Amino acid sequence: MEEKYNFSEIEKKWQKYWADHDSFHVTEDPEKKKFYSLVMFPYPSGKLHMGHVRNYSIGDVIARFKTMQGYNVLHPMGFDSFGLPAENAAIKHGVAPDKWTWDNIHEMEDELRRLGLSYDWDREVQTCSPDYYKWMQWIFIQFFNKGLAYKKENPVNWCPSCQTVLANEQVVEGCCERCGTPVTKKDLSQWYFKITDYADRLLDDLDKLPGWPNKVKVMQKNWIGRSFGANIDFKVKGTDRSLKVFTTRADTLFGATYMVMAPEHPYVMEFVRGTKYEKPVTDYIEQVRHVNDIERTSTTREKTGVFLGRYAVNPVNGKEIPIFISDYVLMGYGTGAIMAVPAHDQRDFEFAKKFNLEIIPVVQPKDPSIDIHDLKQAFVAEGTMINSGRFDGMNNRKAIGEMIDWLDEQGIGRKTKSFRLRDWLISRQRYWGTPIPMIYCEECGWVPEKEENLPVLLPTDVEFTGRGESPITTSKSFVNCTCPRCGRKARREVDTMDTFLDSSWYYLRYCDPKNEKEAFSKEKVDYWMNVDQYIGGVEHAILHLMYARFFMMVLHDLGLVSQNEPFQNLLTQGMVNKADENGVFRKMSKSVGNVVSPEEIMKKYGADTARLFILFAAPPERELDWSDEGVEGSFRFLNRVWRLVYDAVTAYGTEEKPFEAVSEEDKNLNYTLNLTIKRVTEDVANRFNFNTAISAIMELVNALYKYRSGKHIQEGLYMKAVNTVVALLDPFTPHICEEMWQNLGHSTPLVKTSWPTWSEEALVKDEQEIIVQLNGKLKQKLLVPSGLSKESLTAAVQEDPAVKPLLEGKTVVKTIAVPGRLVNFVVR
RNA sequence: GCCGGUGUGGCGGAAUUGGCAGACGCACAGGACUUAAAAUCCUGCGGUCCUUUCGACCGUACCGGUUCGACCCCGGUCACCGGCACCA
Repeated sequence: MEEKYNFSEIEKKWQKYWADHDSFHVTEDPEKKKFYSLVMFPYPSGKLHMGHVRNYSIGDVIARFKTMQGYNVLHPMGFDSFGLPAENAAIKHGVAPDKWTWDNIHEMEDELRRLGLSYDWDREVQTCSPDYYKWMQWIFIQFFNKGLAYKKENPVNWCPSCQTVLANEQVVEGCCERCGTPVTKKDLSQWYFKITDYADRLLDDLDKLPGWPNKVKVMQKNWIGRSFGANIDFKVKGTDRSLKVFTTRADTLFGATYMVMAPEHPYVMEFVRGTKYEKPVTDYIEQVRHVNDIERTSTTREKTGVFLGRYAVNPVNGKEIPIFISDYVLMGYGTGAIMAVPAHDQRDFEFAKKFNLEIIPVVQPKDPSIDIHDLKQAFVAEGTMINSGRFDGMNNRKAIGEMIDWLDEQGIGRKTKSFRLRDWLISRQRYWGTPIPMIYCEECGWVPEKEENLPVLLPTDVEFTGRGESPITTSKSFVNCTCPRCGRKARREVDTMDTFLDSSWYYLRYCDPKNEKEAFSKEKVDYWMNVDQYIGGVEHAILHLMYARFFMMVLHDLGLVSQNEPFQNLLTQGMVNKADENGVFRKMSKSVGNVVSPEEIMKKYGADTARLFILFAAPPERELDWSDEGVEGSFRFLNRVWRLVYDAVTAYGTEEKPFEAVSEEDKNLNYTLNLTIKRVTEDVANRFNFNTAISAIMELVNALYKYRSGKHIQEGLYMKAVNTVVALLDPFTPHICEEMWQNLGHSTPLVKTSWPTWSEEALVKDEQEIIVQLNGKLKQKLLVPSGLSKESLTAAVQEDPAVKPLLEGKTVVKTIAVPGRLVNFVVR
């Protein structure tokens, strides 16, 4: 064995060994319990960053640990390799997106290998590969055939910088999620997925995911945003129309004093056509079109609106109330029209004040200091019904249900629910994505490409200008085709799919990555799914994690998979931060200039040190503060372990020897050894607390240094403990451990070795430390024989010469004894 | 505004079921080894008080409560982080 820890040679050696021996290749084996450990696959931007290293190190510990525990572990890796940056590189530097992407993939594969991650590379999946996107297209067609994909003209979110549409989920605070440019509205005909059909299920089934962080479930819940309420019809005077509104506050119906429609509401022009109101209304609509979403949704903005010259009739009291349009009412939520109750809704209150509209209170506050006839703001809390006919005197919360029942009986309203979630806009005006396999025929409308013609390949004869429509329109070969149904001349769809579709089912393809006949075999998916542990950044809490759940539900309904949910357990790892020049910890980013490159760290200390530091510095869910000194410390620890093994092998050789723990030191070491195995096993298996698992191993190493400096050393025990340190450390720092393991005389590598087990017997000590408290305050620590009952423990403690003086002259009122822990005397 | 989370030494963080607060590591200080330095090994390291020892008191954001006993449970307050937000 080398005296010096030569990490770079060792890491190369074992990476080659694992690759040559296909150490991580797995196949379905019904005899073994399976475990599917999955990390969110990366976009091939070119280089790994520390966030990746953290993500994949966590996944690797779990995979290696489960493997050692005897599970058949699926641990795959791939690339989410369609997307905008490849295309931007083409526009800027004239490189083909295809070449740019594959070069990056190869570079990142190398980097991942150098981290020593235990992936089954035979299962690698790249979403930009025709083998993959062929089945993406096939799945799209199944969605279409099931009526879950449709094309529709709508005002959509448009990013003027990316020159493409965005899904609602990709608009963050009115700006493009990717580039931060304010999003504008554009009327375009686009493909949608009917995710709203699954809104209830996506929401309700969250309760079936106890292995997900509550935080993520709450975020999805908020995003889906289900409200229960009622639809109520208001007749519009002088027309045949009824205006349908949605409300969660049916109790306030008697207080409705006007109505508001969204400017985009289809009835608006019909109501004003040919009247003197037509001009101001069209002017207002035009004006609203130019307000972007950030402004339009600002709560501080003053209310605007226009009277339509029409009146509606309140169905409960026959009151005629004026109808307005205003941009504070959104076409996309509820029915696009509201009944306004200014006394009890803040937005309506502000509008009513500005336009001098009537305010009728219908809920009496309990707080007598509120003057209901001179409100400074809307009263929205609980109270008693007034001015509401037969409902007067009732608690208003209770009145909601009663009112809805009554409206239902009268045929003017019905119980309903409304969602914040909108249908998923999935087409993109970009090149580098999966072509939507649809064909437009004048006769037949939208027709899917025939299955035998899949994949619809991306054309290569395109120009990248960065302007206007999808670059695919510049292809001469792509657009013109014949209708798969009637054979007439037809046009191919030039839009591509949102890349979030690609990542919504990749975990299924990993189960059967080379299948040329199907997207995946149901049998194989049944064996491997669900993902037992999914690991990734919390930034995907809504987008990816909700889309993937949606896909799984649809594929289930299509009979293609048995499971309803893809990810059994979810771990959202925290960000990697580093101090900026002012010493403030912030997310590592180029703009802040606090990036540490994994490459650099690996070169200086090796992959094992990088992994160890990242796993030790913080529990996985928490943010991790990068510290150069901390990395040093991790490197120091590995050197310390190396020296321990080197000295041990040099002194005692590699032969296994029997032992008996005789001396106090032997017993202590044997106890610490077994306790460490237990702690590490439980920390890794049950809690993912890798930081405490590692600190337990450090304690054992410290104990070994202490033990070996003693006079009498039991070789067998000592060597067993040294071997155990190496095995326990393996999931965290696999290269150095394999090397030390080999040097400890093992011919089977750790990758094929079982996880150490502990003996409960060794954890029973002859004597236990008991703390003695007076009125709950620690006074003494005593050693007493193990296994004493409450009574004998109390007696033993009371008689102890160190305790007696404490109790002298005091009256013991009560004694609490907890065997194995403490005795507390309550004294006066 | 609504919802969720966090708050422990100089720093990252432990304390698994209400039972020794500060494990482990970093930083720092001292010692050993060395001509010297680095590396390594060992020791100390929440605060106040006491000359020291022995020890006493205070201490887990803040105020209060439950309990023999509270970082942990309950009520309230503050600060920070995250999500949603003119969603009817």
